[in-house]
Amino acid sequence: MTSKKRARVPRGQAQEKILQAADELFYQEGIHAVSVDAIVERAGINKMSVYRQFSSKTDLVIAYLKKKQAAFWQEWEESMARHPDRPREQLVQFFADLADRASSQEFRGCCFLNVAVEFPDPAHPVRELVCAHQKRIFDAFLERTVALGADNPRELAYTLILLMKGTHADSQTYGTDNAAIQLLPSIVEKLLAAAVGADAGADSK
Amino acid sequence: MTSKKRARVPRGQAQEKILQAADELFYQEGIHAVSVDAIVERAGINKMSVYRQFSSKTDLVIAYLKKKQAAFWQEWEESMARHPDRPREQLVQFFADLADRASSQEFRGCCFLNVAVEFPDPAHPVRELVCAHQKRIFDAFLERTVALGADNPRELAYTLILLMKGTHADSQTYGTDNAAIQLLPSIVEKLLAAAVGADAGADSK
DNA sequence: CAAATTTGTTACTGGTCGGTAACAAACGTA
DNA sequence: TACGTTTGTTACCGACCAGTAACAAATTTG
Repeated sequence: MTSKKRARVPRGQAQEKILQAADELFYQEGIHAVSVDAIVERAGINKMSVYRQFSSKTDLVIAYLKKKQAAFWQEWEESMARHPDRPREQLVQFFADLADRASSQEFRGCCFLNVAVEFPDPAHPVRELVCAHQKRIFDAFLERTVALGADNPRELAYTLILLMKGTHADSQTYGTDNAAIQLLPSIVEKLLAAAVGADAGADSK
Repeated sequence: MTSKKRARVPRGQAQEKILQAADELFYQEGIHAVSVDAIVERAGINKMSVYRQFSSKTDLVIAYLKKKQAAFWQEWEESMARHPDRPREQLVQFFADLADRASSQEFRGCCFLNVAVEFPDPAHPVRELVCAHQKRIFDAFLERTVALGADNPRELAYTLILLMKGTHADSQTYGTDNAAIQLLPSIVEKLLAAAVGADAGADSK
């Protein structure tokens, strides 16, 4: 029935379609579990078109991660933009948005962590990209906790990152029972409130 | 040199050796990345001995997870046993021990989360085992936060779980730079201090 | 020692995967 | 129209993988 002969994808649209298919499949199924052929089928293009644009599957994975990286920073900026120059509201907003996303049925956690799990070799290029991304995230959090005026901005930033990653992980290991995730904004709110202007000399034993 | 002919493993020791090799390889490299042949080689036994004791690779994965499950509860009990009937010290101790383990070079995060990442199908038996385990962990935390007398034991238990999972995840996405992990006990200490006897009516807006 | 059980060895199957070669068809450009 | 470029098609390669069959050797049990 499906006469899929010679229905050619014009110009440079192949790359876009490949990346879209790779995004969906890699994120939902994992890297090792998704073959290049599966991506080819989903993208509705040809296998050779993949290897004409990407030198290898690893290359495609890296392109996928870069796309996800851009998506993350867009989400970050959107959360920030809703409360300009209000670090506290910005951070709470980010976690509220995260809780919403994590409640979705398609949510499969943090794609960077997932990739790191599948590529244990620290020297692997994919792994290096993930590490660099994590460092940038820490810096972004730190910049906000400094702006917030936290007593210990580094510790607070690290705590927030743990909560974020914990949420990513939790959404995968639990099934449909994700009711607890909605506690997240409240948790962050209390944490931020306690982190500024409180016991400033708690560091010294 | 290695004349490895006819060096037979006696009695029921095969199972033990297989599980030991599977533990090391599955945890370090991941499930999909480790072939049955690799386990066979590492265990120094024969491939047929694997399939005589485990009906399939999935069966072996489940046995691996059950072993890890037992190991987790042993670590949990050990942390608890150091401060009997002192929930606060017990929880801090657990996170201090976690921080130590997570600082190790061989640490590769939470094996349950790692497996969940590699098996996205929620109906997969491996996945169900992971979910059941997570629920039991939550109950264990909850029991301790109740004993602690926390104002909101469920929220506190959930926060602690996020911190634990976040630590698991963080240790994988960062490289050797895991200095921040040592902040964990201090973070938990402050969290516990703030969670008991504080603003009890904070829930109502 | 003899029989039964357990393990090791070798060889194999059917399948999947990443990647490539060669050629045909469609498109853009002139 | 004619040419170069890009895509699709088919077929294939070598490697790897999960799992099995048949037989030989070692160990236990009697």
